[in-house]
Amino acid sequence: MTASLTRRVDDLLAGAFVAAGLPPDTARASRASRPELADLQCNGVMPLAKTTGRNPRELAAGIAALLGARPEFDEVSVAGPGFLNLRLSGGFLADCAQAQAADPARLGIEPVESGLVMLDFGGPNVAKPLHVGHLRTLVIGESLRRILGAQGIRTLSDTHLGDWGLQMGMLLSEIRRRWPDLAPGTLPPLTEADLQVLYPEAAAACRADPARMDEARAATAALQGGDPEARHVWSELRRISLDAQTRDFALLDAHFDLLLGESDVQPLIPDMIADLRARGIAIESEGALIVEVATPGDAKPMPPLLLAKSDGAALYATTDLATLLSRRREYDPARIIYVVDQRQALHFEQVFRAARRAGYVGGIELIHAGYGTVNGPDGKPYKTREGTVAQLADLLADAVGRAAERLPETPPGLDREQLARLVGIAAVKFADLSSFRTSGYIFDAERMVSFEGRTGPYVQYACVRIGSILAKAKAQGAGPGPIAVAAPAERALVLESARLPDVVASASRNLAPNEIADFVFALAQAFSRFYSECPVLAADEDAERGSRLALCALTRAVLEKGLWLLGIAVPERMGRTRSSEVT
RNA sequence: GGACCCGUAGCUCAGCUGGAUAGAGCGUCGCCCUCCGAAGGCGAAGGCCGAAGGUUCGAAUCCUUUCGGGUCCGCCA
Repeated sequence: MTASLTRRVDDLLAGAFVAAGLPPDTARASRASRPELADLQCNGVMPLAKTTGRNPRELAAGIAALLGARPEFDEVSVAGPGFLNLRLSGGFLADCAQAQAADPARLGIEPVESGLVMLDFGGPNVAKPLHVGHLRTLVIGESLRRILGAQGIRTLSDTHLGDWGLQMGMLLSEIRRRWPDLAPGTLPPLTEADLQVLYPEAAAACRADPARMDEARAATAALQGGDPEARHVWSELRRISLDAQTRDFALLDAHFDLLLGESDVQPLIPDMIADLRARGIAIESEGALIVEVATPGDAKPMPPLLLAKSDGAALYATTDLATLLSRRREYDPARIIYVVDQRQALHFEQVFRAARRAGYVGGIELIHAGYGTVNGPDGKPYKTREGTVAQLADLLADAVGRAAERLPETPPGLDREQLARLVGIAAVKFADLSSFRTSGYIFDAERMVSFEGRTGPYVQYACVRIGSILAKAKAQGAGPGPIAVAAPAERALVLESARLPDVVASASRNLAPNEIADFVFALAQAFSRFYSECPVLAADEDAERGSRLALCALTRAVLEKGLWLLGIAVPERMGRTRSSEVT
């Protein structure tokens, strides 16, 4: 594979640093903060001024003299306290673009050595519909899965269903109350929609009435004790619920290798608890069984992990601990990434600490990649007008509906519904993935499904226009030729495309899909400028047309790769909405 | 009470391993379709980066304090 543009420049810089007698650690180029002065800049000599005791401008001048003569650069100059400004030559840019285009599978993305990575995201609960909060885990989790995959890392995704515990008991006891005449172990004819009202009502009843809560606890105990009738009803509920959730996963293109849940690791719990007890790691406290996870050096208080309630029932942390045990035994991953609400940070810290204390972790790197909460305009958790939590399926349907309205005509040969889905879902995903993972955002349905400006459809649109140009060229018998880079818009386009490998590496390191979203939008913008400034099919010369067609093809490949990393697909065409045709 | 996250343009957000004149979208006001798809392009207006100290050649970025908002803190998941 060919080295990316930044890698080639970094290597040249490092060579010059060494030749000048400087350590090459800071010999790195970044995008110029002032594009009118340079394409790339290097700030690496300024920190060396102190350690070497030499004037930073003189050091920079030495580097500039070494590099300035090379064919890769048109100009290397020194500015301010010691900035190195690099102006790349058109030949070098063309060469880099050509190399990236010649590697369509990777487009310069560098493979990373890593063992198996498990991704834990989604986390739907049985009998609860997916709501807007699930959007983040699904969309971020799927994007991370693809980003790691693009680096050649093997991944396994598991949705970790919430299919156990008191919530199940509440539901079972509620059903028994409402259908008292049912034969034991049979289920009334329930649909997903029925479940969605049943559960909240059951939960409310339990909160309000201690007797109902006792019933729910008893039902939970029966289920966990292996009661066959409870088990059967439970498994049916689980199936109905999972069917509906699987449809939402499919709509969002979230892929799961495993659909395991809390229930799957229950068999491991008795032995695990016995083991922890025997080794004195689990101890009795106020009637419950706990694991102390605080360490003397802690700056913050670290409450103990609660392993079992006074009645012996297992809890959330117990299940997570057992899940970790199970994953190690079954898959022995190098890393497990939990894409779960940031509010559970303490819970994961406790689980990770307890697991380490118990020696359950081995060499696994445990990461909680938390995400911020989705809030309404008032800054509180998002609610619909009716005051209930907004369902994910409704949001997606809204976005798809708006996209459909937007299509004035159905492009021939294209499924209108499928197109609306591609565009609507792209809008939602792009909006979610644009904000930094750990910061929460204010959920605004209008904004989320808008198609103008910094949106998914904007980027898709750039791809579609490129496709249209390439198709026309083909019909005219023209095709891509050798790349030459001359016009400012061409330079900008090539520089932007060349960032893909750096952006992927960084997004992976930081587990931050928003870096990909930023990039893809910037590239689409660079293309839109190129598009308005540089005629392609109507280029003055054949060579120029061939070069620009090749730039179009490269741009589309990079855009589609970037969008794919976000989990966004690109339609072949979008409906024409020429404003001049609207009267 | 303790801990964590966040205060950046009218609004929604990037930028945070320190770098030159702080970015984008929306909204507002202009301009651009006889020309490859106007879901587009170009331009204007709009900022004491919550506040105050500190660290240094240099701070939106790091440290301390403070004000404002959010979140979490053993028998839910």
